[in-house]
Amino acid sequence: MTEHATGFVDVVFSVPVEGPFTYAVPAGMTCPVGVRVVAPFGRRTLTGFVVAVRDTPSRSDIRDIQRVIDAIPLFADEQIDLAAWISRLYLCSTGEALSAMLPGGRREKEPILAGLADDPGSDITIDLSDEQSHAISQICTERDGRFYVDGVTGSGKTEVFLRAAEHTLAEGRSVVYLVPEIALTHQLEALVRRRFENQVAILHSRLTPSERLSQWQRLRSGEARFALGARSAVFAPVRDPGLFIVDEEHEGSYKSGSTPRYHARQVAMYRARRHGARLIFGSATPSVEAMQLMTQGTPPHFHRLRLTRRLAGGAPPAISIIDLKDSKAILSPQLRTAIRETHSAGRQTILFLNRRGFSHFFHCRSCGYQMTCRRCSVGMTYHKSRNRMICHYCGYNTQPMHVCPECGSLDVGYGGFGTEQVEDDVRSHFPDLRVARLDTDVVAKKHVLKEVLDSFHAGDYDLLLGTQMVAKGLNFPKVGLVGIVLADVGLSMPDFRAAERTFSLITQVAGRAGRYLPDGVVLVQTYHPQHSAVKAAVQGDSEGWYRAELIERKLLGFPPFSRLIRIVFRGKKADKVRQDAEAFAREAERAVGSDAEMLGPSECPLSIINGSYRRHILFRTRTFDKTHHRVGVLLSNVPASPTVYREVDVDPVALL
DNA sequence: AGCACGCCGACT
DNA sequence: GTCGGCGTGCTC
Repeated sequence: MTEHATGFVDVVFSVPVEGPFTYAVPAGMTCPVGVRVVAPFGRRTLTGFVVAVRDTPSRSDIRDIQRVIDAIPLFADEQIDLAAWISRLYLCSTGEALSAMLPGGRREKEPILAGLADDPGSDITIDLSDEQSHAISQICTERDGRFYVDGVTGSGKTEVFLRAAEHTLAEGRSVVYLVPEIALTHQLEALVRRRFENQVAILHSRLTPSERLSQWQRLRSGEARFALGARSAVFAPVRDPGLFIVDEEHEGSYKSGSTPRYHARQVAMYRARRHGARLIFGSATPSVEAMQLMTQGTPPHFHRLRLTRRLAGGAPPAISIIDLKDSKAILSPQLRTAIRETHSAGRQTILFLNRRGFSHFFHCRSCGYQMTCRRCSVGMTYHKSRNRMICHYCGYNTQPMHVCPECGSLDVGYGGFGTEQVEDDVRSHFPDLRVARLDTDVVAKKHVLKEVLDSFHAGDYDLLLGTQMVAKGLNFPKVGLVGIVLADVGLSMPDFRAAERTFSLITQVAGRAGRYLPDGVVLVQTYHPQHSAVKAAVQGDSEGWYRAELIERKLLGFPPFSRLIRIVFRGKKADKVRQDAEAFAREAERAVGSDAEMLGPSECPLSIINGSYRRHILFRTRTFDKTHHRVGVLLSNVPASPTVYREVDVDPVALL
């Protein structure tokens, strides 16, 4: 260290080792808590974050800070405390947590359009409905309550949020408003800007690093007191937070897909509690966990505020189920007839294909039956190379069926379809229709999504076909028919939330489709017309479905009646990955004991990504704190091979 | 996560 | 004899 150090600082880095590391501050350098610095770290030079200032060094072999990056600190004490909490809960280093908080500080891989975008509605000043007024007054009378605005599409949730925000700003406190990435539309942004003008800071994924930084600093300085953004905006450094809003609470995109795998919903709950701020969740299809929080008596309890009526009036669209059991074709005769009639009436059709990851599955072609693991009750996945059915939770595997146990049919096998096949089918049946297809392959080219949607809106196409991203067209005025091509696709996923996602998807699609079209028609094709998720969604029986699903979850011991911790092992060398996973499991078996159930190690459902082999271990526990602590200890004590990466996922939402 | 050190196999 | 595999350990 230099002879004339003026003091010492504790620094953390975005590496998976917990610090902090103490450095000397050379004379003439100002290095307060919260700034970024460049410092020598091992044989490397890294950017780190100053988390504390001290008078005396912790040891003798101290090195110098090379450079201070920020003139004004980026992080206040609150963010540093928050990072410490993140690192404890999500089992990462404080430096990794701080790095994730800084938007753009670390690039995150975003799943392209994983959900449905909501339309914030127009900005014409309309009188509030009784339900809206009631919700707003409930929210505003408590300074720190927790609320769930449970409302159908078009019932005016956004207006409730914005009134609550106005009230909070008037108290002199700040607002953080989270939406899923896809919901952060230009319309919502414009609406919020018109209402709150220069108090707003918007945290986009497409801002340049310097733009992000300037929005961040506007919030830190108190110049802006309303932060609007997606997942990482939950860390917005607002002054005196008084309200956190999590819109479309059920969306999986609130869970980060890379270290630290934080859940913005959980972070919002933590910050709201810590600051005595109000917390509002909103969705037309609350997550099962959230429903449990609303209906149970024990804290943290959420006050449920229901918006049952559509402001624009009009009945929900007519939804019908089409049983695919006896249909050999992807497009059933009923759906074909409906497409033809819709076209004759001068209307447009949207075909929605819920194809997420798995387009092929092993099932009975007569009745749609699929095998599920007897132990975990999740869909089993067919492995062609081994000709086995495998459970990706516990590794249990068995022979594929030859005879359907449900209906006795011999017509069982491996098959499925994707958007391309549906497109071919549509074109061959309707050569005269102008057809557009939208899926991730097509949309890889930028602007294609907007162009296709604009053309469809203008009437240049008769039929739009695609995955989730067609959702934005659902409430276009000329759309007269929405067909969900195969509602079951989600059900075949090896995931205990498969039914929940299916229920939510059908409900959301139907809700949006009917928004401007009381005479619209929604047709749901399925092999499982009797499945509770499909049936309840089509009948609009949310209450019944949540009740039944909660009973099911309790029976099987899945969240919210237990909590999960997942560890993924990945690497190019299959045998190393396997060895590491198994070695870890052996240690874990002993350490975790009877406090948790260990499932696996088994192959991940996506067993190879990018040439990396993937295996995982799943811990399921009712005594989270104990298990979580023990897993944390194991992670620091059981070494990983250098070629094997371990990813920890606390409270995972997807187990792919 | 990187990066270096250190110890065993087959090659100019 | 050396180049290079990867197991192990450390980073103020």
